[in-house]
Amino acid sequence: MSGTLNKVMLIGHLGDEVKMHYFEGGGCIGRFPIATNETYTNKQTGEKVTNTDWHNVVVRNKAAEICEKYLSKGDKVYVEGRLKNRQWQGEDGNTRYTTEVHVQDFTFLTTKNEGGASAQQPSPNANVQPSTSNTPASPAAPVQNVEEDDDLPF
Amino acid sequence: MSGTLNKVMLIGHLGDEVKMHYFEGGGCIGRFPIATNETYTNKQTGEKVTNTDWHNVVVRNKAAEICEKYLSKGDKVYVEGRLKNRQWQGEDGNTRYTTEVHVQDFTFLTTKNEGGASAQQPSPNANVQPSTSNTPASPAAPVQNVEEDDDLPF
Amino acid sequence: MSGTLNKVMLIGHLGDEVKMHYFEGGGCIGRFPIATNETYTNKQTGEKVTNTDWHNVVVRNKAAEICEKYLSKGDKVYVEGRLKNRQWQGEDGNTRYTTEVHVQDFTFLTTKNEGGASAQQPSPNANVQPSTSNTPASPAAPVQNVEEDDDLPF
Amino acid sequence: MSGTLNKVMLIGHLGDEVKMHYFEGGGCIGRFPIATNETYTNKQTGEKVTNTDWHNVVVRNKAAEICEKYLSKGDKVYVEGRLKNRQWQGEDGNTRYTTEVHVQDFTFLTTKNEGGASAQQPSPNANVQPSTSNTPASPAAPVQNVEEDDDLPF
DNA sequence: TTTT
DNA sequence: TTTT
Repeated sequence: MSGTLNKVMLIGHLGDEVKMHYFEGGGCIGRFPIATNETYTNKQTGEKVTNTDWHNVVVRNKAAEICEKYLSKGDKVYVEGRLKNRQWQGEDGNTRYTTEVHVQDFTFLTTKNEGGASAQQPSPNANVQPSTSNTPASPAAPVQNVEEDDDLPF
Repeated sequence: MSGTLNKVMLIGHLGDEVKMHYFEGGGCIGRFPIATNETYTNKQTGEKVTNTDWHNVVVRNKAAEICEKYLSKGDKVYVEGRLKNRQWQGEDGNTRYTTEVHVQDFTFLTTKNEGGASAQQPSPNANVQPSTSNTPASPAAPVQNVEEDDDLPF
Repeated sequence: MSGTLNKVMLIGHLGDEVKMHYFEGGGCIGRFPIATNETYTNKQTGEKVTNTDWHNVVVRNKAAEICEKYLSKGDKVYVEGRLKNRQWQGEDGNTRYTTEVHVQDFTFLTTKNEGGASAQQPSPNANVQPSTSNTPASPAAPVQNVEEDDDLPF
Repeated sequence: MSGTLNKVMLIGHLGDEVKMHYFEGGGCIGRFPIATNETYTNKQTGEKVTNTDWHNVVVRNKAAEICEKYLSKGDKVYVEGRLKNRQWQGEDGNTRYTTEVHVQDFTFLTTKNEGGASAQQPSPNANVQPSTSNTPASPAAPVQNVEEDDDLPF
């Protein structure tokens, strides 16, 4: 049960390539950083300040594969998902915490001039028709709004 | 194709009961109005103004049934979806346009004291595990975040 | 008072130029349509369907001027605001209703190759520092996230 | 600069009281944790899993004071803001990172039976009329949607 | 037509 | 550390 809401929406640029991890069961996960900027003028000094925030984005399964295929460093994306706290053991034995954005939906905002003939096939929109995200169709397209279709236990 | 985003998020009160319509194919649709308020002080006159906006909310299939079961006039909900323009013929033969919010996700914010013994069974969260929304499970629970699982052609 | 939420977020393309209206008091309003697309595959026929929704976007005052200056037909924008129902009298004397998106925040997603030397001056981000939106500064820049700073009584 | 978006929206319960910190300049900051829940059924085992995510919420100045006054442990709130990474030195000398949600807007979702006679005075809605957030008015009311009006350099 |  |  719940009655709660946990939603993040980002538009930003990839700070690095999508790093994939594959699991035995067939699942996979992709990770990449997104930068967002905020600019304001310091009231005291009058100088303009630009601040960059980095977000750890996590995508799974089919969505991860699509991201890996169509996104690279510097690209602009819209990403929607939920905040998740992950804890891990530091080398010093202490517990560390990382906040990640687990993607539920995304849209590419950079138009890539795909070398191949791939770009003509539009994408399924998983929000509208989640069931199609289980079909083998159109992994080759510059897909948007593809929602995660599986839920690995991690 | 896309690269676009169409998202609405509302927290408000139902102005009326959920009206259901059932289709031959087995699908159904529920409609209800949600009111949101905005209050501000008129700068010229200094008087406080309250403004109410009414939103035509549309839910489908399983989600519609859950809404009908657990929501009634006056209840508070969080609703997330997309804006959709529907055109219809007025009695005078002119085309009219209505903007609707087609629900993709929702959460009840009013705790209903359910008369029966129904409320103990927690709900599937369709955002996390959309596939479960096809199971027969737990239509009896005060469900939240149930996403539409079907897409009727209207 | 309230406890309600009324939020719309759109990424889409302008279907027309920004139309400005100026008021005696010095205020102004800009209007433009934004198109969002949804693509899905009809389950029965297997054919791909693309649906376009048009949204009536309304911006005020400084934000309107910035939009007029930097946006034109075909440009892509992110727009955030609230849904507002406006009623007006049709030529037949009947009351008509229009739903508008009243902008509170926006970001340009198309990079315009501005003819002039204007683009180097970053924009105030009204969310972060609303007070700066009252300064005369930088109307010449490809501004983003500029929030409305005035509230005309209509 | 920008063309980016950094937005978080949460509905959840406070896990603790609002902790205030006051600065010499007259500014202040409030911090509190919000819990959001996600429930899903593990596909392999069929067991229902509930997951809680904790979010570090940060509010400033007038908004902080209002939160402190009207929110307490267990209360439900809607909170909207931006993700911010803060780094700090651990006791071991290593740099640690914390992700915070810096609030821009909020709405109380728990109705508090205020002991006193304070609750009749409606709140300014800073989204609609940010300028009023600089007035001395109505800190005593169960205020919602109050946006930050100052920007301390930290 | 809701709510505070 | 919250809530149902």
